[in-house]
Amino acid sequence: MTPLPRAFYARPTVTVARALLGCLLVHETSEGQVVGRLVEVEAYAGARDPASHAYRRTLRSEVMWGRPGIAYVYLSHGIHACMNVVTESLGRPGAVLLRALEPVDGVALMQRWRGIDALRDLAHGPGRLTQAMGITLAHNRADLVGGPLYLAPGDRPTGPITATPRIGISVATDRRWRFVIRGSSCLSRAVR
DNA sequence: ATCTAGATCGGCT
DNA sequence: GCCGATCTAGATG
Repeated sequence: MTPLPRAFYARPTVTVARALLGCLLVHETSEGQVVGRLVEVEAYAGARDPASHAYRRTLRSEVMWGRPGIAYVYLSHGIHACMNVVTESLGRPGAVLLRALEPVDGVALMQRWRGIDALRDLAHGPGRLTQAMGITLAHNRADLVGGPLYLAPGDRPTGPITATPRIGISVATDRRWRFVIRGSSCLSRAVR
């Protein structure tokens, strides 16, 4: 499979978020390959988006100013790793949070890593997604162009793309920057 | 030096 | 639906 080129990521964050739906997240590990199709993402911008970690430029959020096409992985609630892909041109902050995917390949591996069997429960949520895909904090700043962890073109959404407010935030809740493939059985939450 | 809220999850009611 | 787990970045004194 061919990784998405860096130019794919070097665009406005919301544009990248929508374009990521249906794409394949691939991780080639020593234990085998795992692949999932993205069905839910959220866009996080910079200085004008108070819900974004890049609302303040700090040690943790600095990566969001980095090269488009690298990973931003952070620890949520002391427990869960959450994965973003960095967007916009170098020096402009932005990232897309990967919230849910449909298992495509390496399902047995995902089931082992997650400790459960049900397909629709393997990666429906940002913390579950990283666990199912074998992604850890060690992948922070990993380059998604030319490494063992990458995104590749996938089947375009068969259903309509729906935009909703982002989940789990307390500010900027009026922005509809969560994008889902409506009708997927693997969403972290049903729509509307 | 200390405090607190957090882009969550799983179990229980 | 509610709650506890678990921990750290970032803010404040």
